[in-house]
Amino acid sequence: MARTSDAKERLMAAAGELTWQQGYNAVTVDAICERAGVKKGSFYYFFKSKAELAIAAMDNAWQTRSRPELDRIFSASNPPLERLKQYFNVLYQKQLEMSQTQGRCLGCPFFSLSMESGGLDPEVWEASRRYLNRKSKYIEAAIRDAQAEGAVEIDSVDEAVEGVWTLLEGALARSRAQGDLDPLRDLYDQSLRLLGVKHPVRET
Amino acid sequence: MARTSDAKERLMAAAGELTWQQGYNAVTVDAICERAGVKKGSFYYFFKSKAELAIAAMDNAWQTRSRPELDRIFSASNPPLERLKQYFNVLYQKQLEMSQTQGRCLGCPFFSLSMESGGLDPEVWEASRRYLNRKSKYIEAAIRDAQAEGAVEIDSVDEAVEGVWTLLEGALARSRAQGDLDPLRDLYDQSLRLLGVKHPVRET
DNA sequence: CTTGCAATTGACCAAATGGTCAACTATAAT
DNA sequence: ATTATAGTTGACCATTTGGTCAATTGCAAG
Repeated sequence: MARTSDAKERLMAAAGELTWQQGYNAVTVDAICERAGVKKGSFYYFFKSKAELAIAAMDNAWQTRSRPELDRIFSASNPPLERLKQYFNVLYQKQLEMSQTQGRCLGCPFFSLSMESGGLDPEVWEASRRYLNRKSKYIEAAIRDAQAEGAVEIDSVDEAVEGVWTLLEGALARSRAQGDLDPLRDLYDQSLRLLGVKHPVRET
Repeated sequence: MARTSDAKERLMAAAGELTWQQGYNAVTVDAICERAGVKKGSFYYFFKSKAELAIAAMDNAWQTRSRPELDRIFSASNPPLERLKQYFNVLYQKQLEMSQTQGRCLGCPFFSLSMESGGLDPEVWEASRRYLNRKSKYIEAAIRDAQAEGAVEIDSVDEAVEGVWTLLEGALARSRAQGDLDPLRDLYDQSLRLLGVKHPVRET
């Protein structure tokens, strides 16, 4: 019944971008406000702290970006291994685009934040881990389905998930850490090895 | 020809520990000084900036800890795959000890710093990447030797190194990010899969 | 057209930040 | 013992930090 605005959304977007680029601790409230075109007073009208904003920004990114994309790619109507292949391709394309747009690729925002916030801010840490965990569920489902189809040869689903998940987040993290896309290149082939898929059918 | 002291060493040690625990941006010069038992004036007598100290601390850690340990474990007198196995075991033990001592495990200091400093401080970033690169050379040599012995079944050494290296740093990063040691547990078995070693000999 | 309230503003704050400096002190070598 | 100098000190600084607040503004519904 009064004034409305999208300042809150702009703040979450700005916080998401800046944190992704520079890390949580390197980003200041002032910088977020400036980027969002919002005065600091308004910031603290919408959020009670920088940490709360970071959490809200993660939730926002998950709801509006990550989740829909994952639901699309990991649709049960896709063959399980096809999901992985497609996902890795999308990842590569996105990070490639980011390299061109921003000059470097930034990896997985949840993972970076989780690494940084460990032992500093328990609430931010917990939140980042929650979204990582949700993300890993898609990998898990795909591998489980693949096994049900007999498409993979593994001793244990959990162990296989652990391996592919490490490979995936590791490759994203490395691509950020060393500033190039190489680690993302062979993700699918490496995963197939972990999953015990005989001689990844090389098209001739 | 005058007073000597180990203040410089104490500063590097303090910076190393604090940065490993809390991250580069979260650590303040004051905190480093307090931990080292050194006044800020002395800090800037030995180092011209926080960044320079961070770099010196990395070099110090590499020379005095990482390098000797890697040289020992990756000795050419060890069979190549044995080197990997031993290294992964040592990693696990160290991170386990850290969990007990510090309440959580901290992963690889060079990798964490590399992720955080990307795009912020070019010199710190470059330094952290240099030490990561040196570390990866040990993995590369082991895999190359393994292939020369016919102990692995891989298409390309480079590709295999990429995979194992991603798995290794990924597992360390994840163990920090999520705060438990699970990712480090199956590192060797997963690596053997990537290296195409048939059915890791399960002792009965 | 009023009025109630969501949203905005900018001035303000205490604390913390990275960094400086001139003066001082202890000691190793002569 | 003197001296040259490596090392130490603590006061000081400008800036930035996260955060507060009372006053104000604009809009949507009655």
